[in-house]
Amino acid sequence: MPELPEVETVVRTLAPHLKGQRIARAEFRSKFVTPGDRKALAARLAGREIVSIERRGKFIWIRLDQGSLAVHLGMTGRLLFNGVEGPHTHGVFELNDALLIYDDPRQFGRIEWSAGGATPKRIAVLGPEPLIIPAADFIGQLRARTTKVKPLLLNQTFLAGLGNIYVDEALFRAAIHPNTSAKKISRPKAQVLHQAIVEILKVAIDHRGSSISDYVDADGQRGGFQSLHQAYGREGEPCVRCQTPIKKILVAQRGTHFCPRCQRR
DNA sequence: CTTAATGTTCCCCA
DNA sequence: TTGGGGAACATTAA
Repeated sequence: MPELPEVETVVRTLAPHLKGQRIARAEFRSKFVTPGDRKALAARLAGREIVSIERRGKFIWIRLDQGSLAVHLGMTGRLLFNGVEGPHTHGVFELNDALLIYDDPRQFGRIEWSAGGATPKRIAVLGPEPLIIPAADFIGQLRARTTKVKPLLLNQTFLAGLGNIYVDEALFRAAIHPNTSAKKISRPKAQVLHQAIVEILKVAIDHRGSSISDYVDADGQRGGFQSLHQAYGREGEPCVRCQTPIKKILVAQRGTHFCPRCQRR
């Protein structure tokens, strides 16, 4: 569910609720979501104050008065403020006067603790933020790589935050075939791609992300950007530019949507 | 019953 | 060393 715009929306909806809250008690129930000693993690969190919450790539970084939590929502993770516990609730945070629930049917998400003020390792290894990296840097780094452009944009150590939906959307808008070798993309084309990524992410954030199946923000509200998708999930439907049916192929084991006429290799 | 799903990581091979 | 392919993780829905 969660790529950069969705995670950003979760953080924005969660931040005002968590400000100044203290974790009275915590409980974790999944060995996948919370690897290691779950009881020890819960004990460590009891009594901690939430200092800040921010997004980095697809991670939610919650800083505490001692240590911090790195939360990744995986495919189906949800952080729900005053949510109701269900069969897929794997994390419970009892706050001063509220309940924060972590739900995740597939359990691909992770909640991990880091000591002190250190940046959690998983966050430290991330590539630049798409909305911050200067175009010139992006262009140079893109053209230095030999990989196909789609898997490269999905690589979080290259660029942090894009997932399957927004890569397909960005490549569609930049009219680049997903199998194009990154180094073969011309400078002007790379510039267009950078611009497309920035525009897509900004508009998607404005629309509170894409709700494909079950994504909701921390207040349980769905996003609206899915109705503005031009490639993702539009297999067989006419291209908005040339009416050619959108094609779906497999690239790097991911379903990939593109216009065979607008996006040529 | 089979397949695919917003993600990441790890192993194997070229 | 780099990159690609495939599998794995767990669950649900079509």
